[in-house]
Amino acid sequence: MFSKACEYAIRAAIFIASESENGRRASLKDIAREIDSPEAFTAKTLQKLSRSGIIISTKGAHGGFQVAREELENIKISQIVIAIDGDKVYTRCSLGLQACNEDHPCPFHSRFKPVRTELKEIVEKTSLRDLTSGLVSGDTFLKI
Amino acid sequence: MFSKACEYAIRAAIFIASESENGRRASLKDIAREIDSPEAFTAKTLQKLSRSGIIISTKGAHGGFQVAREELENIKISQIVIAIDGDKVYTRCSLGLQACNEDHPCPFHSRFKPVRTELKEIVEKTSLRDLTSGLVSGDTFLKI
DNA sequence: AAAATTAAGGACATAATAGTCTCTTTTTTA
DNA sequence: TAAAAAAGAGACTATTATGTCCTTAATTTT
Repeated sequence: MFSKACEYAIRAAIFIASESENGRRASLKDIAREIDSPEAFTAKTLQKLSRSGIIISTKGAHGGFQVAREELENIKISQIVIAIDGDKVYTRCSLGLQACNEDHPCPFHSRFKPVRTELKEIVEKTSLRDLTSGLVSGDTFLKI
Repeated sequence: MFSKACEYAIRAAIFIASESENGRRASLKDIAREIDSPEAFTAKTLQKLSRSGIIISTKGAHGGFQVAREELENIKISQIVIAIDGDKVYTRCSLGLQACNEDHPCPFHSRFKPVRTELKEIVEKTSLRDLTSGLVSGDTFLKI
């Protein structure tokens, strides 16, 4: 569904957001530990999130990553997905046809469409706040 | 979503089914041409479908592939997906956690679940007949 | 029986994804 | 100002997915 990089990006963003809520920056090392991901690889995807303006990075001692804006409800998961994987999750034909669309549909098109639409809506509707709250309350987890 | 191999497998199965309906076997060459897929690679996935008992292969002149049973409505797309990709499409955690479940959910678990469930239901409900009929009537396409 | 046709199987090749390593840059702290 | 702490960047490696090639086996046709 999502690439590994995207999975790490979402998990990292949730952790960064929870730290930002407490006025703390999250260092790469902390992030990799808390989401149980390979450090160097995670660094790459965080750079992409940073270039996309979703998070802000600060170098030097006590540097690290923080969310780019205070309002976590305005950062949608879709922004992360688009930044890392692009829009292919929503747009790609389920049977791999190049030019599958309403006028030239693959046999599975009409049946698959609702699934894709639902995924798109949920990802666009869900904010970073929605996902951090469960983490903070201890109801959800970022690793294992 | 599905692997390339699985996409080819579903498209191939639809073509094979449409040929079987007319009492014809589909040769690998015909299949690869009609679904616009790499011949040798497609051969591999057809072998898997054959070993899974979804299609039957016959060697020699006028050999080829045909569906294993007459009742196309009893062959579900889920069988093809399971045969090629396994059940990970339905079961894998959207954020990549090993042990994500109701008791130990990732932050996205509850939101993602309906998407996964809908996909599973649709794939389990849709039969090879459902998908061949549109092809035969010229309303849907297997390539480009 | 020989030749032709077709799938099966295994070894190999290529591409995409995932992941690592090392050096550089920026910032803070001593 | 020097050292330490952190991210940035690029080259490199590893793994997996995708795809090809060649030989073999089975079947049919001549």
